[in-house]
Amino acid sequence: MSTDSGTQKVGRPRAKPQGSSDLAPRDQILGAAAALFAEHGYAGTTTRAIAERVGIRQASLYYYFAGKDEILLELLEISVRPSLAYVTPLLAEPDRPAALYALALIDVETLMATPHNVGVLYLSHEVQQPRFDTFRAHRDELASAYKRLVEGLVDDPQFIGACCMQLVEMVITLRRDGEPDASTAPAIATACLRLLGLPEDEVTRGVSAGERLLAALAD
Amino acid sequence: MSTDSGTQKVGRPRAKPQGSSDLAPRDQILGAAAALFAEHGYAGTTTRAIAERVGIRQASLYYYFAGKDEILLELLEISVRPSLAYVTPLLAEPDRPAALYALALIDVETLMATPHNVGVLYLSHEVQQPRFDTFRAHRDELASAYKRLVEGLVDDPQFIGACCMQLVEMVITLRRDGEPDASTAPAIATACLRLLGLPEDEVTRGVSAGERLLAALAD
DNA sequence: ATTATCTATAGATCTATAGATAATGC
DNA sequence: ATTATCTATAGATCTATAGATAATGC
Repeated sequence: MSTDSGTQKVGRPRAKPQGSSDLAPRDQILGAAAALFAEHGYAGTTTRAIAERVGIRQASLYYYFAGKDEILLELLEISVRPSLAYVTPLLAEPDRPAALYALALIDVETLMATPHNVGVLYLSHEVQQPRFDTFRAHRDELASAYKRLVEGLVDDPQFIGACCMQLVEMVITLRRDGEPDASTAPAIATACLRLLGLPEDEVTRGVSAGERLLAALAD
Repeated sequence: MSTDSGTQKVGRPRAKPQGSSDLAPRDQILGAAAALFAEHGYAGTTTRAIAERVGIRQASLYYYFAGKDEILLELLEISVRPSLAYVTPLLAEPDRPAALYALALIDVETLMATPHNVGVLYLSHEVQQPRFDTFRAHRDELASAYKRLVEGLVDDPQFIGACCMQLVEMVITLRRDGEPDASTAPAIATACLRLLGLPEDEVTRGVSAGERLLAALAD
């Protein structure tokens, strides 16, 4: 039982030895890339910078990834909103405001939990390239869910749905500037409900119903 | 009176002759850069690409700009929210909801009028660099205006103010995907009012008061 | 023998500078 | 003479490949 994650490794040793980190090298790379992409953007991050942060040579990246864009692709896949798993059950929920609150809350929490605020990549220009449309398709699916949830409740569901997503994604900026806390997710989800223009007691009701719905879904 | 913007120019002629465009070369460069930065991001745009779009050689850019970042800097300066001009009068307005509506509307319309949707640059990573903090200071000023306008009306003015800005900036994404029209600005400004959690008739009142306020300010 | 790294480097950029050149202006 | 462009290129990257090497596994 070697508790010190020591020199029990196959393969040539690294020039600079491992700095603890139990993670598999592949995940170390993903983590380093996520952090750097988040800070400098994709185009602004070099493979050399990624390697340096991991503590390996630039060329060694290619043992794990075919190229720089494969790294971004994988990060996007990982982060593609686990929220989507909740979309189907929530669309079936008859209490629309409650479902909207629940979806927004889950979505914000997903973005908050994402390692290294990978959500910033959603804003990045490269993601617009056709190369990444698998990822963008997922995002569109989420957009459509918001739209469906507000249908019948507002004049322009497409637009209000987009407003909700926009509010949810505010957490990305908040994280970059280091502010969000436990109250952020409920606050944003409540703001989404307010966009429906319901009377305030309906908003309050939606919030509690949404919280109950979430508790129920957690099983 | 030479109406054809013809060969009355000093200096060596371009290799590829001018494609109409009355603009000064400097502005042609700014326009090309804006379009490309908006599409591929700053780091993703090469000086060669900018020059090509203008129809000059890459090196000729340096007759007008000291470097690539000078171009971005100037674009940011140009686009720094003419909205700020309206901040002071609107902060003096006692009818807060009306002022909030007015500020949001002006801000959206400014972003809509911006050439080549330069607003996308606000999202770009490079702008986070200290190099551009003059620009970011302006943005913070605007954020603080939103905050002051909702003070007293909501529990967490900082947060709700940020929500308003986030909704306003939705127009940037809308433009990228090509959707906004004349109804977009009022719709977003109204959504901001809804975030205050006022009863619906107060929202309606705020909207009309805001419209009147705007008309008055236009003098 | 297999694995995970390394070193070295080719080839393709990309930014910015130096200096030439083709117009007009005087 | 002045101006606005050009051509040519240095120097600094940056990505990706080829092939060597230092571990463990059998």
